[in-house]
Amino acid sequence: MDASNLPEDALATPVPRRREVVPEATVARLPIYLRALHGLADEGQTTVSSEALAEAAGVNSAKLRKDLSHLGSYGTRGVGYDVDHLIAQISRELGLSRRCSVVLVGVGNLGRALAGYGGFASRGLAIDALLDADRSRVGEQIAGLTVRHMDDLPDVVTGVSIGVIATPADAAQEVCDRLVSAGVTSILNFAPTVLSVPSHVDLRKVDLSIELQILSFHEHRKAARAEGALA
Amino acid sequence: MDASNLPEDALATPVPRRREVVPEATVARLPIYLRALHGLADEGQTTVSSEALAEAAGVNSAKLRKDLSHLGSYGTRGVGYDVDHLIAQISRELGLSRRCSVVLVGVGNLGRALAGYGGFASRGLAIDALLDADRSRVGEQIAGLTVRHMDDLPDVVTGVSIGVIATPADAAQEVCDRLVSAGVTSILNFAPTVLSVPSHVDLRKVDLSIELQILSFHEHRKAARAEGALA
DNA sequence: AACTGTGAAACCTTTCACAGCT
DNA sequence: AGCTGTGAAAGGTTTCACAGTT
Repeated sequence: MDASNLPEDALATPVPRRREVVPEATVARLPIYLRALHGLADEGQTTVSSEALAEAAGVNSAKLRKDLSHLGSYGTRGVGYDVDHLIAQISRELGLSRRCSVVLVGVGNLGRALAGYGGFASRGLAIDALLDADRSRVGEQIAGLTVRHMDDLPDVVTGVSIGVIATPADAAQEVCDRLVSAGVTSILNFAPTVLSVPSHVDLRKVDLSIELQILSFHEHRKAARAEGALA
Repeated sequence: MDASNLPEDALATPVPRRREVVPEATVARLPIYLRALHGLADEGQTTVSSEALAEAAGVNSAKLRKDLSHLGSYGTRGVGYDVDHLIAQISRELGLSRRCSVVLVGVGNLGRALAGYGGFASRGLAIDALLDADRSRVGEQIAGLTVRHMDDLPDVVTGVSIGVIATPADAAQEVCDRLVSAGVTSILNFAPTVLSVPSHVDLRKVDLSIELQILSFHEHRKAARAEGALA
């Protein structure tokens, strides 16, 4: 894809280069490990085995070890992982040490829920600004923040920022475009619609009705199997 | 795993057996195709090519065709897919024709947002009952439904049901256990915690803070890369 | 000519099983 | 003895490219 993809350089590499790449599937699990580790730390545990941590995170231990090996993380053979050290490593890898502001657009039911959602605040990331296109909502206080108008977007987005879209579907693409214009390069979309963004922008979506439909599929399949078993 | 896994039966199979299995990755995309198709149908389109539908769904066309081929879906070569027919096929596959009730537990901020979320109602699936453990909330009207007490759970869960957990993390496992006892076999968890369920129960989770942390990782990586480029 | 359906290749993820460290 | 880190195998997913159908 780019120059970083070159074969092993023949010249001497001064630093061991342990930025190995970290597969996406692993990245998606790091936050789960992090939460489990915080739980253990709160209980006063100082070390943990891959077996125990995997259990707490709901994955199998081989997967956990492989995941951690991608961060070049060092556990101690015969002992396990140092809880605090691992928390620090994963947090650094996730970029939770750098301050990273989060802007939420759309303070309807869902936006309100997200603003108040404890899980967000828990570690490192919290919502910093609330915006809405409806002027009658501007000035409202939600979860300790004052709702500002969409037009203030450029003032609000300073430095590295993540945008969260919690508007109705028909407003989502326009909001998305404005976020991108303002310099946001990571967007989390809750609106039930497909958004398009330039390739330098990371886009993730959470779609509540899709999750339900996937479960519906499994229910349906279970029902079909049960009927089959009767025959 | 079980008897359905036997090798090709030597006996004559009366029906062609086109229940091929449908990979998980495909199942997860069917709802997206379905939404895109409804959009096209609303615009009056009667047929659509894999290229156009893929575009609307935000995937590439080879993937779309492969996905649809798993349903044994027949498009017409040289023409494309019949929109209504495809809607019917995908809906059937997802089990959206069977009535399937959805029970939501926890009517805090998030539960309220989910209850009012338009996307749910859109096609086939809608929330049928709201439950909460807090008696002061019982009787409240939300999105046309009356909040009932958690103890009414057995009355509410009739036939095939999907449970949605929108409680605080520390209540989630108990609620989950009660749903399972009541006979629920598919659960969607919004609480930021790892739940354990018996193997016959399907469990999916949506974790808002995890999504943000994944984006944080990508921001972090982009920043690191930009710095590297300066050197 | 246009477009689907699908083997085969490429890629990514998970799991296994054990060498190697403490 | 106990537990991590990791090659190698197995399994799943995406992409390619084209034969086959209308």
